[in-house]
Amino acid sequence: MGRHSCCVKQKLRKGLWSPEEDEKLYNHITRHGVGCWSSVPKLAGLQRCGKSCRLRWINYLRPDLKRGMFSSQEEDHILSLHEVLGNRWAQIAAQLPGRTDNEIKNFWNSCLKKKLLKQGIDPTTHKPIMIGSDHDVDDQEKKKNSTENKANNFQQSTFTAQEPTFLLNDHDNYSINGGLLADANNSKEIFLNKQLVYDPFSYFEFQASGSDQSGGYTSNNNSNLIISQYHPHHPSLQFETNSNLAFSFDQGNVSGADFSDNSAASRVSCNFLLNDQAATKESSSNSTSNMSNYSSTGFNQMNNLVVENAAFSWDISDDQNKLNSMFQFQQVNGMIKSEEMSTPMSSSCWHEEGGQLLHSQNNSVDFIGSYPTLITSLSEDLTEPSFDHVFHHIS
DNA sequence: AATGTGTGCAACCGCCTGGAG
DNA sequence: ACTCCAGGCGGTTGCACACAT
Repeated sequence: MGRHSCCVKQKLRKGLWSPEEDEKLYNHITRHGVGCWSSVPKLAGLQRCGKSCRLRWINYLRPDLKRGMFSSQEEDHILSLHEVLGNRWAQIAAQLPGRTDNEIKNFWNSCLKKKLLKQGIDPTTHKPIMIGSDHDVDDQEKKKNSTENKANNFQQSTFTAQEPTFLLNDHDNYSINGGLLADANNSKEIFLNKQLVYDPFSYFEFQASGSDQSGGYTSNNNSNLIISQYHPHHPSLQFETNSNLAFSFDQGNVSGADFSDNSAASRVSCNFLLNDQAATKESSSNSTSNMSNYSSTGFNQMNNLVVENAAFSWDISDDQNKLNSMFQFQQVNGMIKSEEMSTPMSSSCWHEEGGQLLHSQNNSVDFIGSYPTLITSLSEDLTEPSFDHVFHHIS
């Protein structure tokens, strides 16, 4: 026998609310506010438990509730949010003014789920449901061949395969960004970072020390670029470091790509500025990444992160150093790889050698070619809206 | 008209979390 | 450190209604 509910224990009323009960609850809340829900029934003269009152108020009586059908915009929004958040109805409802989690949950279960299934889309993954027809097999074979062709471009690759735990979402609500970490021993990490973009309270600030950046991403042996994330809803995700070089972005300009599917025609664009130490001082406050505030006094990089067809490139240009290099990230055989394609005047490349990722200086005038590197994911927690992907290498 | 079936929605149930004592 | 309790959440249930047979 299961636990008795509070209503059973206290012999309270259950079931549908009568208009009289609604009136009592509404009058009480509008006059006195909510306060403590457990005391509301008594004060309002209701034979209900506090939980029941709370639910009735939130889902039905609250004056700011939007009634009626969901608009097509709301429907699209719910689909988008569900793709990112899953069945986190309360979080979804928080993005839809006037709608309750219960309402959205019901709408999803009764309409949207069926609609997606009709379209051949898995409502859980939001990806096409694969059916084992000949046609589908052909398509998969093509994808496989395409993947292998990509892999062949990485002729110097000797890395060992790992399970692809790396996942980037191709929805606009996610952003992806990356950077370089390096300690005093010049041990470096490149990270990719993912976060929900639409959350107005969440943003990142990346910082690093060192004033001698030239070529590549950073070539300063003492550079120390670390991440700070500010997210009041997820305080555990906050971390800050001693660093100086700012690396921040405007949330409205970033989104993500899905590497879990080679055929995904996902696309992302991301613009951000790298600034030198002097500029960073101006931007070290917790401002919301207004890029125009980031003046540059020496080193200034405009980066474009572009994702298309499950690959993205990362352009770095530096007017003063005549640097223009591009990183490409692709999923190949279930792994995410990066390569740097440097134009003349570029001075640094990442490459993989003997199972380790190496950074080398390169002054070749010609196009360098590709230097495959393996990105591994250190951690991913899909239950959290943000996580990091890091690969280590030594230069 | 009676009965069966499907659907949408309001409400409940049980679990989890965080704060107070 | 522990217990208790309120509030929040997602999953589930059950009722009312519409429609089909």
